[in-house]
Amino acid sequence: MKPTIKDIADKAGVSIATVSRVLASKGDSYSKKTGRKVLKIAKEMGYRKNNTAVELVKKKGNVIAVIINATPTNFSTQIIDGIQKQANSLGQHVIILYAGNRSPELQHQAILTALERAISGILLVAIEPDQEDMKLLEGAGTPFCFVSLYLEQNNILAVSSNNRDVAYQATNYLIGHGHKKIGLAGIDQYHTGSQRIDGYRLAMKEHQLDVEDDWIKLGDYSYASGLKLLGDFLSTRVTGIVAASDMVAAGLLNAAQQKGIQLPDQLSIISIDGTVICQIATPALTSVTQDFYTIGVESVNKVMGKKAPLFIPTHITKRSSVAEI
Amino acid sequence: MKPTIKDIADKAGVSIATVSRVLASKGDSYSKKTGRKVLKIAKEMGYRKNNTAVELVKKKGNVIAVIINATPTNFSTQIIDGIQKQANSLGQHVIILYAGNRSPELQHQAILTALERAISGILLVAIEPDQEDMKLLEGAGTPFCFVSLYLEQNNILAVSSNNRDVAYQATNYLIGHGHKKIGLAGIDQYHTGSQRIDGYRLAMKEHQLDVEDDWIKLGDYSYASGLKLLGDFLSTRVTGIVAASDMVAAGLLNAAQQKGIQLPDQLSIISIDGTVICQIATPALTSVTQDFYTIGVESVNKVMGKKAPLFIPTHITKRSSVAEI
DNA sequence: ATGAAAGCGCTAACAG
DNA sequence: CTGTTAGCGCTTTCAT
Repeated sequence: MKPTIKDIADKAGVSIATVSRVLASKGDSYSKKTGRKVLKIAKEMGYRKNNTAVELVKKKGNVIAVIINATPTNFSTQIIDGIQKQANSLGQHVIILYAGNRSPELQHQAILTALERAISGILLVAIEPDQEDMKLLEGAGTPFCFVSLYLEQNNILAVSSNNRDVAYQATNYLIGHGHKKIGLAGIDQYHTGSQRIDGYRLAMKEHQLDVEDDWIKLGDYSYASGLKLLGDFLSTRVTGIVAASDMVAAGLLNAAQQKGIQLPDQLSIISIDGTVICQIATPALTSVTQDFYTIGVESVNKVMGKKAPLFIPTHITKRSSVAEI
Repeated sequence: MKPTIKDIADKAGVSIATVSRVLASKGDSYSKKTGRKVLKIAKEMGYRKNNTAVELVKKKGNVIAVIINATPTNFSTQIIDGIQKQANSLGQHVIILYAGNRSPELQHQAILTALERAISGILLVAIEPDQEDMKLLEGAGTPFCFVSLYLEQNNILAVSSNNRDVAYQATNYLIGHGHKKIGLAGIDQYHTGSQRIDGYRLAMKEHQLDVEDDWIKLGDYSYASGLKLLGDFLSTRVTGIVAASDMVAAGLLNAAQQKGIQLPDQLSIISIDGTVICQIATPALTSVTQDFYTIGVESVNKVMGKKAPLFIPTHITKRSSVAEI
């Protein structure tokens, strides 16, 4: 079977405590000589530390659990990149738990799985928690932080773009290009969605522009959602649309082209996210670009108890999907 | 602190052994009455099983570790969906370890992390192992299976599309549409890449078509790769290209359009993967479509010791990026 | 049906 | 600098 520190200790003629110290590089609590010997033997025997045991005794692991759902969007890679990078530099490992496709059970299950082991923190990426989830999380005594989602509760950690501002910027950009009838497409009906509605309405209001009810269309951030929603906009005479994600924008755009609508001249689209999808689409999508990498980095800081901002700045990336009217 | 079985035992007036049995639903080794009482108290106290301890004593966990790298492609979601689904139905949890962007150290690190705990199996998704990795894996005694990658070694578990056949099909499709000068773009220089070259060459050979050296261009499956590679094809006079991934195809396609090349009339592209990217691109990309979900499902079966196929069938999805010549 | 006790592999006082 | 020892929370014989 796999060798343990006991095997190494026997072979090296020292106690398990010494082996433990060497393997943990505990400062100068052992002689260089013993150190070398133990290390050598450990290597020979193909020793592999059993972290399960370590965690059991330390009661705090060095792993951060990241829970993500299969959002039909594709920004998670960048967030995870940032998380991984920062976690590494803090000596933490990262494990990712997959919460399925916004399925409440799987989401619950993932949180449970995370809680059922010694973990230094939980990062919930774009997860909209239900009451059960919150109870679980708060009752566990493990720090947790929402990522790319802001619950608007001060006592709950979060790192995100400011969705209100994101939608405000996007809407203003369209207004700045002369648009007056502007739609908002593909947002969800929870926190992120309603924050974006707020920003959108605020921008419209500040320019004395009315908003008609059917200019706001809910969806799930997916390409399919965008594809479908375009049809629903046909009767509204909007000239510009703020899309809730790059995927929604791409769907909108392709559906429009299938209907023979000229882009961006007959319809302008500004997308939220700014991933590579914006370049793949034709015409390339102008976007409010989020800094997902930094969101990842700062969320690690925050969950590890360092200070970190709540909101990470965004910026507009001009491409070719918005026309002057 | 978090309650343990001891706390429950005390409160219930039974031994920890009994609590353990109840919590593990060990058949009829306890009375219904005690069962109910224990369960009730456990719930009241907000008891959460410490899986670390369970794994330590059982020496086998119920979690499958999935190692993925940030391939610039986007098929992993589907694979993971399949893995998760099947793992669940076998009573296994899934944790995902992120191996960075084909960085050898991170990849190594991820494998180590997986090995350093009690795990029932390791799934390596699109991971090209180096010698170190293989030594680690083989020395560990934990079952492992390569996913979406075939090392061509019989003793090593794998579930994948048949890359040779994939490229063969793609090339034949182009040939069937009258193309004679056909390129292969964006493949890697390892197993998957060389398997695809084989299939490509075979198809060309079977039709007495010569292959010039500069018709085969290496890359890394990314959009950027495709973008760049188009330039390299300009001098070759190929009329059709087999792209190594949807992302490469999208890059090729957009670069071509920027150069004013008419698609598909002046250049046909067939892509390998068949993800949603094929629909987002304009014109929509004809693809050899892989069944990633099934690949995920079967890889779980295989790593858990059930019998499962090595190759999962693919099929061609006709869209609009290939023209008859 | 239930309890006592022996660990799983490791760390962390506490002695020396 | 190093060894001894007492657990971490749980499962699992072995008795009863």
